[in-house]
Amino acid sequence: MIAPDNPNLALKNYLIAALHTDEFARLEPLLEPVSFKLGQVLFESGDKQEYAYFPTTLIVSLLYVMERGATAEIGVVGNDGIIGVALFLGGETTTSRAIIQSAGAAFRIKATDLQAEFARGRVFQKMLLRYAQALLTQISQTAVCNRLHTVEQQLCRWLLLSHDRLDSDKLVMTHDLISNMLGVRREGVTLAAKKLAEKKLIKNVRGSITLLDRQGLEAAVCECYGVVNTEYNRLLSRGISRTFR
Amino acid sequence: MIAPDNPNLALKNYLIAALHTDEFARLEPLLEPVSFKLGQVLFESGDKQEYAYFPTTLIVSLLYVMERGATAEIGVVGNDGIIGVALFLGGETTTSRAIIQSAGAAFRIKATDLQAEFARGRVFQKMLLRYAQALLTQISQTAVCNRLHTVEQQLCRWLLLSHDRLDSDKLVMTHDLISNMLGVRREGVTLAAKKLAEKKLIKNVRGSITLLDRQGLEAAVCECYGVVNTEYNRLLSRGISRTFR
DNA sequence: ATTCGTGCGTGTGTTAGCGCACATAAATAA
DNA sequence: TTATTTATGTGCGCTAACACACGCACGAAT
Repeated sequence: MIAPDNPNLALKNYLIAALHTDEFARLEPLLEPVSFKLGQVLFESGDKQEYAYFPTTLIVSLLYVMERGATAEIGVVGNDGIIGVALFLGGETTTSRAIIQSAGAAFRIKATDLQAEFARGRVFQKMLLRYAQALLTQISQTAVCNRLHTVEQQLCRWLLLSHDRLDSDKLVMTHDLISNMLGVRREGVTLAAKKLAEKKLIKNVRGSITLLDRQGLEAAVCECYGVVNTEYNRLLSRGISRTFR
Repeated sequence: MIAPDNPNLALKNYLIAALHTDEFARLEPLLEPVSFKLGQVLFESGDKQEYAYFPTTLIVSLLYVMERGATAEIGVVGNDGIIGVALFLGGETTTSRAIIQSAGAAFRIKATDLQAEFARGRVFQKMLLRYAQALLTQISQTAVCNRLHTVEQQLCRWLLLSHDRLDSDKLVMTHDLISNMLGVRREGVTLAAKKLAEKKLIKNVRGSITLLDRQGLEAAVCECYGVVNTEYNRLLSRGISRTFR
């Protein structure tokens, strides 16, 4: 059994795992294990980001919060990526909130340490930049999906994106929380979830959704999911989907 | 009068203008003046991008095209930016089409030349990375706006974003083309444009829309426009809006 | 065992935007 | 001038999603 603070756990994060040996050796002592609960906020819109996070088991939602309080998710990050692209893109802050969508663990690194290693170039820089493009693609597709697809399709997409970043088939998540992510009404999520449950694709129980038929979901989802998935695989040269890899 | 192929015209592009003297001296001979008409395609989704483009007077729309042919704009680029972020982010291609939204001129640079100068670091790299974040913010806000706002609000946003990148108050653009950008019906644009015209904010004539009251439009637009604008100013340290700078 | 908070199901009425179908009008070509 | 294309205005029925309002059920706490 690996100790819970063993830095080799960091290899569960694909960006870390892709590093060259010398890069990993240099970064390893700078990585600090952290864990978060559902709903915790890593940083708010406009916050100076002191740390970047490499998720291993947790999932983070990048959420935009309107002046009136309405919210909409613009992207989701798990062990496929990093929270804090603004740190190496140069902006230091973003207009979105980073909030824990699924409890779990990550490794954090000081902003200055991240920037120093990024400046060395090499694989680390390359992977971070490619990840930035992957995220850009995901956000673009979110924009398109918001415009053109139904709540049911978007729920499928959201469930699959989350599932890809989890070890479990059970997503601990209320309809209300999902509605905040999708930027729709809670009733809309309930209705869409009910339809998916009737098709035996998921099981709805109080406080969680369990995926029963991944293939069925992939058949029901809009093309947006596949486009993002394919692009992640292309850009990051590995699979995040159990079926697409 | 500056000759039309005078590379100093390139300084009309804010990214070029921000370079240090030695960087500009190195880039200048690599920049080639080009001009495009409305509707021309710089590259399709998935195309290997041979050139990056620094617009001076033209505007480019980044458009996603669905399998069924429906389209939605994910972002707009003018003399504030560069077409081809995938070249320095490392992906080489993107999932969107780059199409001329307003005819005009630009300077292009070979992909390999761009990458070589990017690799040198310094101001060029810094500006490109910051621009990537600005674009990311714009796309994020497009996603949010698509989810939460009305066609009329989005049309305001779109008109202002276009106007910011033009010298003229007249946008040569049919309702049909705008509808492709916004991902809505042509009739929806006609209706929204009519409402704005009734409020004396714009003038609708066949084939073009003229902005009559910019302040009025800024009062009518959703917060999305201001958020993007403020972030562009912050990240790129200069104004693109006539009112916000 | 009862109470209470939270999560979910459901109904009613409203509205924004869609698809379709034309009518009109302005530009362009013949 | 006349004909033809292209852009815009408008009407009608339809649907997805909205806002609001409950009722119910599960589960934890007393």
